[in-house]
Amino acid sequence: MSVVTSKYLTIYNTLVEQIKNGAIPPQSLLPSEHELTDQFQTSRETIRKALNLLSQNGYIQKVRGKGSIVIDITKFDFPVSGLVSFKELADKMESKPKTNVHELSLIIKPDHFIRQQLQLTAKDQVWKVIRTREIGGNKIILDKDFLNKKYVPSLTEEICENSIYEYLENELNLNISFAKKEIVVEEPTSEDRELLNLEGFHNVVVIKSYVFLEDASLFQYTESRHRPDKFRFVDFARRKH
Amino acid sequence: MSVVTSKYLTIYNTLVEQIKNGAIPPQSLLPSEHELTDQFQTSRETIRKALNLLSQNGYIQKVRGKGSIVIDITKFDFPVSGLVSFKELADKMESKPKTNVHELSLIIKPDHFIRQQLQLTAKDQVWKVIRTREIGGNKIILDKDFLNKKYVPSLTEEICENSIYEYLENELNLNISFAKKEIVVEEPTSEDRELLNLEGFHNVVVIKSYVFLEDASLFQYTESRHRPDKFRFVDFARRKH
DNA sequence: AAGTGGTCTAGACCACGTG
DNA sequence: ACGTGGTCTAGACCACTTG
Repeated sequence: MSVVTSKYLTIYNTLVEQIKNGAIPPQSLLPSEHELTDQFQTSRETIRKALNLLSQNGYIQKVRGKGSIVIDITKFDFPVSGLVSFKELADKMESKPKTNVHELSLIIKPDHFIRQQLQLTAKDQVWKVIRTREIGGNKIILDKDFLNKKYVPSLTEEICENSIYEYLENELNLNISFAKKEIVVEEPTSEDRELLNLEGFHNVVVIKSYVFLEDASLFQYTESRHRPDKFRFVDFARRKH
Repeated sequence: MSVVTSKYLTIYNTLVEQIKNGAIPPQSLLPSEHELTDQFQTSRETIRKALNLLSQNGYIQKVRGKGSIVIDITKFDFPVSGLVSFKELADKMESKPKTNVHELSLIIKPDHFIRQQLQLTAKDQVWKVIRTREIGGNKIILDKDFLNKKYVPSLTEEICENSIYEYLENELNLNISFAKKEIVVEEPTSEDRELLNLEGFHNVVVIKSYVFLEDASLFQYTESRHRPDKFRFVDFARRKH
């Protein structure tokens, strides 16, 4: 946890700030890479690292022979990319979020589905956590988590009521590095109907996540089942050429 | 359109091939950057460009002080990232896809919603295209496209029946460079009920896309409205640290 | 201590767009 | 012809992991 950061990241953050506050207006060109090299007293490759980050995150569009065009982000009220999280939802609705733990158990013999999803060996045991997320008195998300016990020796109801991730990262020093997600729409199960306030909705949006640790080992499978009216996903896709 | 490609891309493609066919097995370490520098007779920065691409596309996980771990992709039958396209859907169902053009019109005075979505000036005109996509006799996708006429002088029903994108790229030399997408679930409109075979489904998945050209100008807004059972989206998210 | 990836440099040549 | 971004090089030092 150091405060120091790399040179290209500080340049990136500086430019993001200037784009966000309008100092560099939309549709205009950024200074050329050569000029930025002078401005920031650094090498061109370092500038290019910063600009590539800007491009990947949707702030600029690089055009060969022309320059880097600032994309008009003001027209988009939504975040750059990703699932709109439970916390953001709660903030927007100005309501205190609440988490209910319905089940916390250690599965000694996981069934075929879970064994397959988590790529388990015969003797691996699995934590099963079932929680609902509540906003404004409505249970709108059902989270079903399955965690390989190999990486998580113990788990309590209190941890589940707060944030499992914080516990993993701060207490166990497990670092989540990436996840693969699949989004589909399904019919509600009887479990969905029982635990969620579906209020007449006939579908749920299901986000299936496979979560990996820093060493690329798969340790968690999660199904996050959302009431469809509270679901929103944002994607930013650069075209492959 | 040259066949030549950059050195780091050929290295990337070589490594992807070796990972896919198992020559470099999952969970194993890639040769170190130094070794790869020798193998491919190039500089380390070039190797690193190739490895960064592998990392971004979910093939490896780089760990400082340790090496690059090959991620087990065989366990995922789904593509690396993105919306599962109409064409892929049709292929999977072994069915001929069909496109029906329901409306093709030039809007002289766009309404407020479209003016806002496309950031139009007072005199901009807009092409409106409404199409359905049909697989196995079922109309499962309703596409509503709005294109700024400034960039697309003419448009015919025949073009819309095939691919508008191919027309734009091959005939008009317009290059689509990136898109921002938003995914939400909505109640079907009367238009959805009329044009799609909803078969009792009570929701539609709506993908709202803002499509930009190479020079970062916004030229198209599209709503792609899917029957929920035929919708699937895959995301690969590297964790920001 | 040795090996790994992360950052950074100061050059070089090339491909592309504009005047 | 000139300026732009795209690629590539041969070094250097640092931070981290492992023996």
